[in-house]
Amino acid sequence: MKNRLKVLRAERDWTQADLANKLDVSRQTINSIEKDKYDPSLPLAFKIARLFQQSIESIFLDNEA
Amino acid sequence: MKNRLKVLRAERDWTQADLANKLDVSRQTINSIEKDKYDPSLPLAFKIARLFQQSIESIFLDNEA
DNA sequence: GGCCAATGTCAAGCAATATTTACATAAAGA
DNA sequence: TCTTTATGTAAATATTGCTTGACATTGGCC
Repeated sequence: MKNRLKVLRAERDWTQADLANKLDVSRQTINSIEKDKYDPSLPLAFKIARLFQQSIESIFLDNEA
Repeated sequence: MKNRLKVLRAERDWTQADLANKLDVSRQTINSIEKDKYDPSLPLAFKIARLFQQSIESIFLDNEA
């Protein structure tokens, strides 16, 4: 599932490590999500949406049919 | 994480099995989510939101601080 | 060139999620 | 009462999400 994390970070000049700290996850987790290795859990997706004050749908893009 | 699946089903007069079929998961998966045994994956949450034509945030309720 | 910060990637392992199969319970109708 | 339908629950297994630790690559700056 595509996502806009990299852009959202860039807008705020945050590194992957910065974002990881704010979300209480590892840097590798952020990297893996950005690189589309896997999707975050629903609770983490909510946490991300809350941090950026945007809807989940505006950050994670649903491709499915 | 609380959710409104039971109500959304009721509004449409769908059984857990009906919803499970529409989402291509087992009936027990629906039951477990409704009974708050665990949260769905993000892709499944998107699929549910798409089916009910509502945002994820309007179906799954974020309790966290 | 050499240094440093940021990012990318890999492997091993644990925890959470999702699956199947199966059985129990509750409610409604004949 | 018997049957049927919907829901609840449990155990075993597979898969995914996330971790730590380590190392490679990239780009900017001195």
